[in-house]
Amino acid sequence: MHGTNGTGGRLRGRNGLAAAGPINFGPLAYWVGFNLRMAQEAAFQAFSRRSQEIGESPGRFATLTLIARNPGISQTELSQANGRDKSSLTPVVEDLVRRGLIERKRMDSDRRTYRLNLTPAGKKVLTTMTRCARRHERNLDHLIGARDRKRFIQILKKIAAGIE
Amino acid sequence: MHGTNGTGGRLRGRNGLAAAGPINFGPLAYWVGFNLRMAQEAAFQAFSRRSQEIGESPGRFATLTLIARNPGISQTELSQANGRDKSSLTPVVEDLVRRGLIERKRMDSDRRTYRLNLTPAGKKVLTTMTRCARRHERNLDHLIGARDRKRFIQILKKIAAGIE
DNA sequence: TATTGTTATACTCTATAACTATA
DNA sequence: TATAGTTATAGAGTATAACAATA
Repeated sequence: MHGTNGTGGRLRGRNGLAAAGPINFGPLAYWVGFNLRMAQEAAFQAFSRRSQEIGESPGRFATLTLIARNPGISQTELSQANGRDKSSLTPVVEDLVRRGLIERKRMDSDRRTYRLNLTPAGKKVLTTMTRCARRHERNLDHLIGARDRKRFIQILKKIAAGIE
Repeated sequence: MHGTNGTGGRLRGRNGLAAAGPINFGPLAYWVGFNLRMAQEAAFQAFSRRSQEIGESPGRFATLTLIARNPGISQTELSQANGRDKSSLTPVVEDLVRRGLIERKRMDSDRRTYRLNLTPAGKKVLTTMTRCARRHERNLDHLIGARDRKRFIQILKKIAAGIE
């Protein structure tokens, strides 16, 4: 982990050069915000690498899962569930349609709206990605420990829902 | 928080339209990776807003703190401490020098290397940002609870250090 | 008038590779 | 040859605003 060396002020050689020793992270070392960011970046990159091995990305995984679990969801609903603007979703949906993983159908009752659904190919890709995600989760679970897992997720949910 | 509705499969009206009900997040709802991302994004955005009020950004805060705690640090060391490529640091350093918050001095012993230090103006800005960050931290602490805080940070550090 | 989705556009952050100047 | 830092460039992911079609 990121070592800190106590009181601050960094080891220096006799001529004022910064020594090649451990970095002093100061208050960053024990602040939640910084550690949250470091953990998330590390976990995200690990999952990114796994996803790339099967030619996908973490974002695609979330999108496909949300469509699978909410068949017929509209693009506006989907972008809201993701916490992103609807315009950000357009190229993603375009890509998934082009690759035959989802299909778009206009609603009969409101012809402005599209309904999104997975194709059989999309379901297959999602199954593969889910397996990949489960391996990643097992890895995380191992680091967290069974005893603390539930509480840990509870706290994360509280932060996501309650900050500011 | 993100409600899930049990077994999956989304409520629908009688003609197959997706109902405007709650979104089903499926396994995302209880997976660490997803909740970590949601919590980090929420916390980061909250801190971003606070930082903007004083005309700074979260990234600048980390950079200034690292320079303050490691006087004379080189750009390569700094980028490594941040987990970023050194080329990403060039525009950041440029900006901080231009605004008079840090100073760069070439080393005498190795004239390829710059040593970075805060100026008095930089120290003042860092003090303001640190106050701002402390308020943000208090907010997070409140959500986490004093009893779980230490363990929570421990777990985050384990994830940052140990994943993959 | 309001809403769904698209387009045009731009911004932030990041990385890779090639470069320079030093070592 | 190797290293510190810069430059050129590109990519991912995101947002805002204006727009067309539909309500």
